Amino acid sequence: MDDRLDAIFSALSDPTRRAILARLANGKATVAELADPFELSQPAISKHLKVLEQAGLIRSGREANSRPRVIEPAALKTIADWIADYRRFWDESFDRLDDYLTKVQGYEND
Amino acid sequence: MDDRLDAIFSALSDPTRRAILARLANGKATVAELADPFELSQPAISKHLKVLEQAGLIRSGREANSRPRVIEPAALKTIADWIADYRRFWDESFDRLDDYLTKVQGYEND
DNA sequence: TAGCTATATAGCCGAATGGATATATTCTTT
DNA sequence: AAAGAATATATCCATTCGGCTATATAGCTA
Repeated sequence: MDDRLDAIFSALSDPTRRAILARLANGKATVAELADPFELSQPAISKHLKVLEQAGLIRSGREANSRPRVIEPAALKTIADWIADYRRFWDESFDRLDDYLTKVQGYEND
Repeated sequence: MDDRLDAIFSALSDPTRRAILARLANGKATVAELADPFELSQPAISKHLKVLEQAGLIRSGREANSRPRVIEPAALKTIADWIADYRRFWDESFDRLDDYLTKVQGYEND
């Protein structure tokens, strides 16, 4: 589990990879489409995609000639959950809010 | 701003540094205290602390002979905010929840 | 002030990272 | 089947990273 966090945080530590992820937030895209905004070689982009995929942040599909990528929410949720443990440090009202929703509204939080 | 994210994600990609941060979530600690759980040299720990500090995740104090560290919530909030943009991918109810709080309870969300 | 304690810095080393170019692989199309 | 398109893999290179040992610095104590 620690290894997964390593891989996810490490993957996100690169601005190119975060930009790729941001692009994929708008939907499926091919490698060529993902590479387009950057002044990087195609292999460099493929490498970044491999890092993202091994971290579980994206998945590869197969469509005719191309291998479109889609975003994979689970990995992002993993680190969101990790950060949630620290949320009390900057958001005093978080715990009270959480209680309120659970008790009064019946919302469940993760 | 991108550089800040680089530094924060990169700092968090190491398990030793995440463990140090977890320890600091329980309150201020000296370098020696932080080093204790690990089988690493003291300089190695100092290096990790420097990385965390340069990422803005911790701060150094001065207390007699020692330089105690404390957690610094701002950096964690920075990446929590970054992740929040993707929350819709795994939490369908998030937007509705957000609306509900803003309208009915007057809570503000960043 | 001399020595002790706590921590930082310097320098070294091997492994990992991010980039490039060249080439291989896999479909699709003609 | 041959050519073209999309993408992956192999190498190579410079830089960064995480660890170590040795040493420096700063404050406390005798």
